[in-house]
Amino acid sequence: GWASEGLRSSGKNRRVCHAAARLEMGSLWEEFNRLGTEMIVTKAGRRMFPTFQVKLSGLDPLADYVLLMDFIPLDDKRYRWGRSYGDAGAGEWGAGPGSAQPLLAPPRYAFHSSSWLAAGRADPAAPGRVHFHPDSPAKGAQWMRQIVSFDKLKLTNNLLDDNGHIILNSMHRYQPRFHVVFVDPRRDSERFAHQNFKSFSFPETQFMAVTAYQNHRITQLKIASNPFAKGFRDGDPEP
Amino acid sequence: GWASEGLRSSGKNRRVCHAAARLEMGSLWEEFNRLGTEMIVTKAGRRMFPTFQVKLSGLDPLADYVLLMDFIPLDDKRYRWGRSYGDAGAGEWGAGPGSAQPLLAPPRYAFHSSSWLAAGRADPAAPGRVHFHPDSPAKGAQWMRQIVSFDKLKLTNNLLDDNGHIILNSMHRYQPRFHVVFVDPRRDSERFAHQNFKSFSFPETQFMAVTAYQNHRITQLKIASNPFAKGFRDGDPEP
DNA sequence: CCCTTTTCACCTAGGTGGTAAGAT
DNA sequence: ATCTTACCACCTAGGTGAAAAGGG
Repeated sequence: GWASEGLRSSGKNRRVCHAAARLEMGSLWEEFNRLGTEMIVTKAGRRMFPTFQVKLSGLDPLADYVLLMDFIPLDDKRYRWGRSYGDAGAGEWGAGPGSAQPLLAPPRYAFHSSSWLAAGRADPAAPGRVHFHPDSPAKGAQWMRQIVSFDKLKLTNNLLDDNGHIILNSMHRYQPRFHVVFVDPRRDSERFAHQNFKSFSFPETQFMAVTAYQNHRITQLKIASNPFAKGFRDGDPEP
Repeated sequence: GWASEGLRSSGKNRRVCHAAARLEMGSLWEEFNRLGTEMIVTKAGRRMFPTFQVKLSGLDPLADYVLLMDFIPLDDKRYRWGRSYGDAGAGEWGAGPGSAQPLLAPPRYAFHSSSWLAAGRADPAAPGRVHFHPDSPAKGAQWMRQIVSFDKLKLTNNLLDDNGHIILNSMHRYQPRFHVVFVDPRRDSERFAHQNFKSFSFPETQFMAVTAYQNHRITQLKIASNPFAKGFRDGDPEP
């Protein structure tokens, strides 16, 4: 998967304008996305699985960069998991108007007859935080040397969190974003800030924040693919 | 414990000349040192215990620094652990002339009648490596914010090690050294390199490199004080 | 004989979803 | 009813010295 980079291509600093990011574990992300990815949020903070990892290219090997992530609401709805009341329609995945955004459309999958249903307007947005990759800042050469992994990033639903974790509303949908920021050594570099970064969004990484898994197929795929959940695997081992 | 800083006090850059380092866990280091500290070296690399940790002060909060460690031979001897052959003298701890260096003198302790005995000239010196603290480079403010811990540093006796570990000769004595290096942003800053660092040696951290512990009292103190060795503790717990 | 290597049980430290109880 | 929390057994990952085996 290659990320959409937004519409503006004008006026970027040459240290970031050629930057490119390839999502790692793309097929796993797509497998989750087809079912409707769910990510657990807890008071103490929970890692994402799959982990957000990218392979970078096109950076200036000798320049300094900061790498970071943030999470933007995909819509202004809150959701619930369950059976729709009447017949088809009325807000469930892919039914209403406005669902004609191919890459952002919710998954069509439903477990037995349960599915994600819109359930009113979004709650007030949580404090918008960012997560800096802990190796930041580092040279372009260092970032491009190997896969960059955001495995220290944790998601929480605690609005008062003071561990620096990403705060999300449960039962709301989010799109992870990844940003490459050139550390401009010039004085008053703030005035060029808008030119010095490049952002990437991978649609297959969007997810629903939950406090407990709703879709059993998501649970089973997490158990099957996350090494830390091996204790819940049933039968035949497949490497 | 405060470190000796070498004899030269002239011509240091103002970004390092006020730097100070206090050794953490000083009483534990001294307890080991009284018995004659031993550190295990293995082919794969072994951590030090106690871990080398310092609290820094006197740095420029806004300047960049690199922190690193190296290990210098304390003498040109190789040692063995055992009973001396004849009567007192002939090379054991504190017996010969030249042992009049108060801070570098070997410990007087002997287990039953065993002790460390000089056993000839040192083996050829191992490749002199340094260990950069993995957070390097970082601002002075960041380094001074909390204790700086070198818990990722590993010691090996494998001369061909390619994991970047510190290579030492077993049965030889070493003095850990700690260096604060100001990252000079000036062009051709190499020419000022000798002014841009400050070094610290804590005599209580000197040790004998071994492949297996020789002094049983060292073994018992390691077991009593290293959390990872809790499985070997016998009786009463003392916090 | 002295030193080194390998393997092992036993820890620390922390990431999983299940489960039952709690909250609204 | 629906969502959240706290606790738990069960993992991964890796740091301990003991003991036995290996090597010069």
